[in-house]
Amino acid sequence: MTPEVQKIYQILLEKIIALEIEPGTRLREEALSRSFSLSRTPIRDVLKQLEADGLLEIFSQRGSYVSKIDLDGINAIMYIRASVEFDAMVACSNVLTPGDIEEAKRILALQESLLQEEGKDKKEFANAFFAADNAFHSFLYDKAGKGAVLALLNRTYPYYQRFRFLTGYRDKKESENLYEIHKRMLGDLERKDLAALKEDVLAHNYSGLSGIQSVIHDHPDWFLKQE
Amino acid sequence: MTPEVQKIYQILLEKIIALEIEPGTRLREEALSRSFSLSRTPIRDVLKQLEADGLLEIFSQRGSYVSKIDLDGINAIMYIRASVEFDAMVACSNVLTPGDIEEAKRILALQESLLQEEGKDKKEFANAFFAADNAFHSFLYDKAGKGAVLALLNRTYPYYQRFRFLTGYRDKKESENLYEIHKRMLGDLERKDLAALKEDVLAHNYSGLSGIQSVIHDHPDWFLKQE
DNA sequence: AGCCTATAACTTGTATACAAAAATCGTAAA
DNA sequence: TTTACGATTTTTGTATACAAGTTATAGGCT
Repeated sequence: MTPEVQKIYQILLEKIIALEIEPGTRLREEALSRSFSLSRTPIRDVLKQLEADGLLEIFSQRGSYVSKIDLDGINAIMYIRASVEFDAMVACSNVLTPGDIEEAKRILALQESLLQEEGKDKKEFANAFFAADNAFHSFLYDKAGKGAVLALLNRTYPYYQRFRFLTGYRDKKESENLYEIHKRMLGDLERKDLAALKEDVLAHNYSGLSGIQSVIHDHPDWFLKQE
Repeated sequence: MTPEVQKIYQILLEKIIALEIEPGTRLREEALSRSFSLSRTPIRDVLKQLEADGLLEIFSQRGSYVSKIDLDGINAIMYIRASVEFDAMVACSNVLTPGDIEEAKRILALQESLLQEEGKDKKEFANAFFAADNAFHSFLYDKAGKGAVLALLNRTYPYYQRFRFLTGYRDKKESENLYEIHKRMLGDLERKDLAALKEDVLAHNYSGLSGIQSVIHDHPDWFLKQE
């Protein structure tokens, strides 16, 4: 993919993840071609990529639709992420220096300041907290020597990112909850309390499910019906 | 992708995974078009898909090459799979009935009979043992209610499958080793010996690394040079 | 009104010509 | 011999016309 086309892919990807383009929305090759002033061929490449990401479903001769959220799949990803994160955090607890702990606390302080800031609109806040959240986890994975593992997890599951936007970042209360869990995790790491760490890692990775019912209520058509 | 094109994708995918098409091999759109009697457009879709799988690298106006094996990436995948498998097997040990254990032993017996059969050529044996290996793990994940998790892991990392072919199935001795680990794992599950289970899960997921040095020696050009 | 059918419109799949960039090759000069 | 340069070839990217299948629509029939 040429850089210009890559950029179009990024634009669509981010809009789908941030739910600006809602699940179920139809994407038309020709309409996109006109709006980006390109022929259908490179646009098709972009749509194929989104399909590979699990964010788009292309039906032959019928149309392409932004995929709905599959809660079974989300559960499977959460299970994977929680398993890996616990192992990585155990490894992390064995190598963290007091200086590292201080640095992690500074990253957390940034999250707190974001929560206390007023006036930011929802989207701006979501993106900022998303970045701060990633920074915290990246730091800990890197310290454990498992930065490549987190990168692989993040790169591999683009539609999990959409789920995180769905519950964690759109609602400030959920973000506060994430922040509290982060604080607890850091305390667990400091005390090397593996039992508490396990509990908090699970709470962290499954936290998105707590507020999901209200989202399902507000937007039932965003979700895949389970058989 | 239309079923016919999907089939072409499967053919190439399997050949790459089975290392019949070696890492570094150049794939030419026009040559493939001619050999499959199709135009370049659908062939390009197939190559794009292989690129998304991490099995092909497409360089603009330069050419497409089957990707070399990235041992760092393989390590990250192994870490993920080992973490998840341990959790899943712990969950499994809590629900396995004596009847389930018997069934698992029957699946293992199939693996043993494959090992004792003579006369099969390497490729045939590799495919058969690969299937038997999958059957064993699928059975246990399913019993733990985590079949979707294993499916996601397998679907998400196609180039890990190639690595398994590289070390686990091409060499009969490695397959014997896998079989021994499977037996131990099943014993651990039966006795609910979590410490031994952890050890054997790790041994299972990292077993591919044991014979890798000789493969690197024989085919140094198959591997990505680490910086 | 309700239903069936045929036609038209729409949407993605495929073929193909051309564009753009990179690699290759040959030639000539140092 | 080596090197530099330019034309040719090679290869993927893009535009576009057409094919094939699906859906929507309109009209007529019961």
